[in-house]
Amino acid sequence: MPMEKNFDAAEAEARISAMWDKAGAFKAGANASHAETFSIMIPPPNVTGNLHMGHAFNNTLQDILTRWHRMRGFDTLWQPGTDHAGIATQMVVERELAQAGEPGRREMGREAFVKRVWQQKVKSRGNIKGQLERLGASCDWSREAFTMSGAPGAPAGEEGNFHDAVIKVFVDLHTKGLIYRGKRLVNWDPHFETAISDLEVEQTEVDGFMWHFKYPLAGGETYEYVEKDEDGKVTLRETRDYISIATTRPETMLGDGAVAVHPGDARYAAIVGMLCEIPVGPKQHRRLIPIITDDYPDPTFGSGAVKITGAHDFNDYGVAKRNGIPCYRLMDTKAYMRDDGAPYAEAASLAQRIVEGADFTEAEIDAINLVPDEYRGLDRLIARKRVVEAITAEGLAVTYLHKEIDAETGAEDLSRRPFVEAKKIMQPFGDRSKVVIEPMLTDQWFVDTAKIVQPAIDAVRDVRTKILPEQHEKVYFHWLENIEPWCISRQLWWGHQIPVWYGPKPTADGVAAVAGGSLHFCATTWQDAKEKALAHYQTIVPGKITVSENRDNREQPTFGGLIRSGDPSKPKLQRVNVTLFRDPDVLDTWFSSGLWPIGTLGWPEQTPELEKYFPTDVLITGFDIIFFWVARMMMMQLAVVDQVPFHTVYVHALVRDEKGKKMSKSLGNVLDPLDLIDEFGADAVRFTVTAMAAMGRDLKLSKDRIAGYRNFGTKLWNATRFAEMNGVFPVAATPSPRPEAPKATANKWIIGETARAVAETDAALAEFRFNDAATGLYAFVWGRVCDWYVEFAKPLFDGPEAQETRTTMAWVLEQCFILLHPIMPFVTEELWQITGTREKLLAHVDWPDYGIDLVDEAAEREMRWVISLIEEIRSARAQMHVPAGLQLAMVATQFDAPARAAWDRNEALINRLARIDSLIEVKAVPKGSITVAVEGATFALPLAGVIDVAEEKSRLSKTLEKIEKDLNGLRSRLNNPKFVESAPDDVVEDTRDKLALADEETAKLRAALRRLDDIG
RNA sequence: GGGUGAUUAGCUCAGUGGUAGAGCGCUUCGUUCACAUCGAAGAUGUCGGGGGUUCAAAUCCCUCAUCACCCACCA
Repeated sequence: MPMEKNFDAAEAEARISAMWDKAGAFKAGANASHAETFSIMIPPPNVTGNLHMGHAFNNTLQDILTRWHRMRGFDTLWQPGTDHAGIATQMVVERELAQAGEPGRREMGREAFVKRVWQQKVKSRGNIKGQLERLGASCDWSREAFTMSGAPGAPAGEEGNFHDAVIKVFVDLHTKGLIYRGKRLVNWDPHFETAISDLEVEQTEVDGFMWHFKYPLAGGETYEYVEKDEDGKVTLRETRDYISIATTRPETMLGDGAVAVHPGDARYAAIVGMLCEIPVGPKQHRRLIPIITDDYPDPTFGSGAVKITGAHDFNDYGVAKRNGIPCYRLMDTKAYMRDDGAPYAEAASLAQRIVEGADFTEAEIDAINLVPDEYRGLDRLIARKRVVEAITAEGLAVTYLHKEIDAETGAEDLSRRPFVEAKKIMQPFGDRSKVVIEPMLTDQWFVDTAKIVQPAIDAVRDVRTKILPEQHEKVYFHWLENIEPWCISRQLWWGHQIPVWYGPKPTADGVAAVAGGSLHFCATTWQDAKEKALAHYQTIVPGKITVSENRDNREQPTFGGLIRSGDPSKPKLQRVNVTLFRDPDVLDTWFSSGLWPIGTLGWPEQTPELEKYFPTDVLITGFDIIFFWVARMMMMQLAVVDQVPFHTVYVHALVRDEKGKKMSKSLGNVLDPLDLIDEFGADAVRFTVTAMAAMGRDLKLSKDRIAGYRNFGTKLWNATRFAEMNGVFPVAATPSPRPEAPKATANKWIIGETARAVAETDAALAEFRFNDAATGLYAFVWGRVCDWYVEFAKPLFDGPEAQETRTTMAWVLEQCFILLHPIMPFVTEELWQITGTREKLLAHVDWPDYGIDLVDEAAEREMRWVISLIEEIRSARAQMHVPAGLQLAMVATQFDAPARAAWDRNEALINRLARIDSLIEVKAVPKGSITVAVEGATFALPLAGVIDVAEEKSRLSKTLEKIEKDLNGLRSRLNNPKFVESAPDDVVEDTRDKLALADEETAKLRAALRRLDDIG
């Protein structure tokens, strides 16, 4: 059956995908012919997600490497899977609940909600897979992994032990003291009501204000305030009874614990140690706070004095910690001003006692609510506005003199106005919620990254892991060398629940039921936690504690028993019941995806796959998750199994729209890869991103470019169709054997060109130069095979070398299918299948390795000569407006032996492609002819009466001019003794050759011009 | 404030020391049998500015300009 005129991608891709799938073509180890392995882990897409262009790009590159290695006989694994993506998924499900008008998360309760998210996950499980299959990704789907597989509550079909791996790592790191719980200032997302890590915060510049307020000195004290300029000249001297403070967040003044100045700041030296009053809140309860010194304040900025609100600012927190200043939490989990019913007056007096030196525990300080009644329950921003209004009304805002001249009377009016600066401020936003992040003092779990970071740094320094392009190594090092503790607890429901159980701490006089539990037991199961707790309690209160099941929740065991308490001399037995409860928080998603390389291979079990495919070879990922994911995988794999997770990290850039804008839903410039695949076919989309994948550069995607590469597929299709029409296909043997000792130069030449293409493709892929591989193959297939070899074959098919030409063409085209297959798997597989009865899938055909022995240099030289002759004739004809269809007779006026031999061997080719019908040798150039000069020969096309002499003259002059320009350059270089002396020999040689050639040509052109003068 | 990258044909971009390339677009010509999603021919660049190193610079160094991104606590 003759081939269709075009490849029908829409029809064929699904069929081919199904064929690969049915054959199990991509299973780990499929087509392995030697023991060497190649493994690559997909960066797991979010389970709720859709494939976007970044995924299409990323997965195309992974697929190219995977297919290439599989064809080369490696034991290959491309591990697919998805990430549970805690915040993102919880957000999606909550939004869907809201849209459907169903009860929200909190109304549903945790168990029901998590069940609902699992349903969502199962529903969308096929989504990502289907999208990747449409792209042609050759993942081993039988091994599909999920970062929460095997977690409690997982439905049937979601078995697996990823959860076990995560829990085990948490427990192990905790046991080693690498994970700890602490009350620290963290980034708090008021929308999701959870802590997030530093990396999940985006700093954005917004318009804000800086207010300047007066904090009056306690007891009406005054001091001499002196300001000097750079030269030490006094610019201001006044008596003040206050200290001036600048702030962008007046609402946090309610939680101030101190005012800090720089120790070297002479302006304030006299008042350091004194108390000042926070100028807000009920007058009778105004709080006094100390003026302290710390290196943090910058004397040249603002007034040089900084209010210290340890619970709501990262810098202030540091100052507070260093100086023993209490941190008062002012807001609730939604970032509204605390409204808990506790009386303000009492809180203010407690705070005052702390200033006076009273000792309070952190928990006690945390319980103090210093928000006055009128601000309670307000949004941060509203509270800010009210505070500013109140202070201003009271006259405690710093003011400046404003001069106004009355237009009518000309009277000067001097008034004081509040000093408020409009200011660009960097404000933190949640990367998911997009709401303003509030620093909050909460209890969280942290990984002590400082203790596990060094191996991750060393591994890249020692090149056990190579990061490409190299510029990213610097970024990697910089981040790791300045690493902060990693907050891994999230107050969410969708995720791995933290394997820690809390229990109250028994004291000598019984059990102190401390809120939150003051003892914690970290264990992989509640049973283990129970044992640990029991053992611990028994040490403290020997022999008196027993354990009993908790009827309400067996996973929260209750301990009961008689405890000796009271005065040891008169002991009293007291009955107590203690219930262990599990930490409700879940782990940061990246904690589990950080274990992706080993987790997907079955760790902690020592599976054969773990043995074989770990460490993996390559990780291909975007630069945006180097910190989130790459660095953490490095740290965690090294900490857990003491090996690097991958040998090479290839970091690719961003896919942007054609204007260079980042694709985003809000801009509406998102190109959906599936739409593009529908329109142009997967191969075209793949080839496009591959051709644009220059290392480290963003790529701007335009449809024109994709259409161009779609045409490339069509071109290959039609070259094959031509071959088929000429009896080249179908072939009997598969793959087609390489023709032995062909006679036609064109056949020898294309075999060499093919060998070069193989070598270049291999070299490019080995160095991750995907764009070079793609553009090199494009140039080979279109520029050499289609443009020239197919054209050469036409006359050869009518000649004595017809059979060897068929053999050669079958071989060459099959090599094209093979070489292009990693980039364009569908069209090549289809061509492979329809051009013969194939035993193997193209996806499993052996990748060639010919070396350059197949290159026949003489044939190469000869074909270059033939091609340049044809081009010269065509060019001359076109410029002289010779009708394209007109067959011409040609004369040779000069013809050396090698040129003559080349002509003789390729006469049929040249005649056909240049539309020449005869060649005779003459001594004299016929009148009215155009000249064609090539190496070793000069030809003329007699066109008396047809050509315009003036036009031919100008054509020749133009050509001559160009060559002479080159010639001069070459000559001056060779005339420079230093050049001949210093330049490498081959460069000098090359230059000499070029000069000789140019000399020859100019001579011929000059001669031709002279002849035109004669007749003209 | 620190860091990284970019600046090459009308557009989008390749090009790590030997006198500039591709795709798209543009101009002219061409449908007899692989392909009009095509073919043939053609035009277009002091490689951001300035300086330096070198026999030789788009390429290496310095500097300036513009743009982009990343990191960072200036109240």
